[in-house]
Amino acid sequence: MAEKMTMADIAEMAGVAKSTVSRYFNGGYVKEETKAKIQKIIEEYNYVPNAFARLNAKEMKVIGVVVPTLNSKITSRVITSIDRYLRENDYTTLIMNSDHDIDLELENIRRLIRQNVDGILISSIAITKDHKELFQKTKIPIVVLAQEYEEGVSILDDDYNAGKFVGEYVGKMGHRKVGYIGVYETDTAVGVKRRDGVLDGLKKYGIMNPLIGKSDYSFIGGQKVTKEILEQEKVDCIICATDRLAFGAYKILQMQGLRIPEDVSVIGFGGYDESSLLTPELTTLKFDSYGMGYLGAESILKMLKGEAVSKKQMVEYEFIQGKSVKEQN
Amino acid sequence: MAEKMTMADIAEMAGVAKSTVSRYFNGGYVKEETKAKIQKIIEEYNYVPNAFARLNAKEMKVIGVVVPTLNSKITSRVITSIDRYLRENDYTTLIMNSDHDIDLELENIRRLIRQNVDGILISSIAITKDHKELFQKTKIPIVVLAQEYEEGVSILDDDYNAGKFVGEYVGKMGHRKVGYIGVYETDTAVGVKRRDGVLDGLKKYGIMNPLIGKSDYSFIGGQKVTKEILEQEKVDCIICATDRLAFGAYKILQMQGLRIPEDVSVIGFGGYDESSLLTPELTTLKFDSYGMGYLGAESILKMLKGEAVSKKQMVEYEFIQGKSVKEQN
DNA sequence: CTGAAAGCGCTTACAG
DNA sequence: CTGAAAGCGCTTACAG
Repeated sequence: MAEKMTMADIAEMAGVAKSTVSRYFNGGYVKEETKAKIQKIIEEYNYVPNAFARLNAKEMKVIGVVVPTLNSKITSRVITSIDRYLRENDYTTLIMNSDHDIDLELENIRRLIRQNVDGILISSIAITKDHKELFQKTKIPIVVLAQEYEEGVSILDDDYNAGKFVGEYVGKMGHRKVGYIGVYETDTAVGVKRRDGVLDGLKKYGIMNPLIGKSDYSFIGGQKVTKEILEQEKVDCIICATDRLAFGAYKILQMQGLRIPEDVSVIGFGGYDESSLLTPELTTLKFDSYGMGYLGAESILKMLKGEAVSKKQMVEYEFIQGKSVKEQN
Repeated sequence: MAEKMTMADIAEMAGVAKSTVSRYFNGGYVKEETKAKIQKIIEEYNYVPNAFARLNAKEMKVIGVVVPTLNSKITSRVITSIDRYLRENDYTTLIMNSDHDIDLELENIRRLIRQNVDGILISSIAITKDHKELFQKTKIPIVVLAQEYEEGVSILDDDYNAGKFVGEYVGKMGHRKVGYIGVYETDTAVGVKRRDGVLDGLKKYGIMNPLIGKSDYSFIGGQKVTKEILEQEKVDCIICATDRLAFGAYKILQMQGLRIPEDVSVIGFGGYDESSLLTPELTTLKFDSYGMGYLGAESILKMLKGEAVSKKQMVEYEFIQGKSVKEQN
């Protein structure tokens, strides 16, 4: 019974009007004495207002988060961080999973807009014209995660500079024959920016023509391209656009009896937890997924308050030195 | 503009009352002709009703899902599966993360009850009296995942039999001195059932007094207990209640120069993706997390329809043979 | 500082 | 088969 109480019940028990109880929760004027009375009842009954009944409130105190999958380590970190930040600021996080379905993604956005959420954070594989059309039609603040959104606010991994860092590191360690396993160019962030960074970094050390392979994001893909590279040339280092691709490289190198890093160095991007479990531990560049979630949540709340927000915010990366790269000098 | 339409707007454009539009969405009587008119407008404007405005509806068409963390592979699988099943059945999934905080978990449950969701799925580390008290006070159907809930419906990993399988397997492979890294008994499923299964399985092969250590669920915890076990006795096998604990065991064994499985066998529970990346690949028992989510979602919907549901449903497990257990004979 | 009244976007008996 | 009215649990001007 205690669980189905409404604000009206609380008001009655406290001997005040329900508008006063409402004010109590929303920080309006309430005399200390009245506050105390209300608080007592609230606590006695463990009352929590129904956040979804604020149909005509200025603010719903709800932020929608659209994700392409629930089933990835990166997404898990990003939403954990968003949820934490939002909760601390008394907002409810409404997670909508699009399960890799672009139509569902668009519908999820529409739903959130209709539900009158205060803001939307969206992590997507690609921002299409349909997305932009929706975003332009609404007054609700939108923040795009991990993809560039020219017309609005986005939080980005610093793919180019991370790539460059890795390219330079590999060059500095004295490697000469390098293979690169990248992903397709439809993914601008990883397929283009990250690759360009790597190539420019290598160039600084005089490595002009690395072998370049392309793959999807899978473990199997990493294996396939590693095989192709090894058939073409005896490389002394394989750079992988993601750690998962590096896992594939490990598999093939070990199957072919090549030692890491004595025979071939391997380096990845991602900093997955798993990477430190490998033997030898994978050297990798870790992107700050928690930071991305945090910045996204912080930005949307700032926008709500009318504060200025940079249109393009870069998230830090961190070099994780494993034991998979050999000093060749 | 198109995005902020209400049912009243749709009704006006279609030349009907908003109650008719409502009936259209909820499957009430509407003449074919009227239906067609409404449908046309809906499609033209991509209208989606506000699911959270159904304040006095019999059904909200929302199921709450309370999870202890967003940041685990198992949880990711479970909620992916729940979300998929629910979406196919036109329900909205409302995910509430408790971030390993028991008070927040209780408050999340209270919130969901207050928000009048149709049902609640809860995955928790432990079902306390506080939980049961809340569950008993409400009429809302509750399904508990991965923990036994005597007073109601629960979906369970078959912890006892999985444990027994592993205990017998270890015995069958000829091990004599066994260490077991378990978790605390507050977690009845893993801390008690799984452990008891393991011990009974070992017993069948005459292994009566394994060294038993207890840990939290962390990588570090696994390392700590492994060290303790190795200091006490020279074991030939370490059984770990979760794969993560096994990762910790690997770390320590490798640091101490002990070879897996030549010197010490290791076996875990979980079947994480990472486990097959280890060297040697971890032998482990995999629980069907997708199955658990599916069964949970299916059960709650059945309960809503008044259909019978078994109070205790077991999810399958699968033996994943890696290379971390040696035949000692 | 507080209450009565109207309203948010929807659903539901109840007439017709 | 359809509409007018009341209501869900809240919030918000507006008086006082």
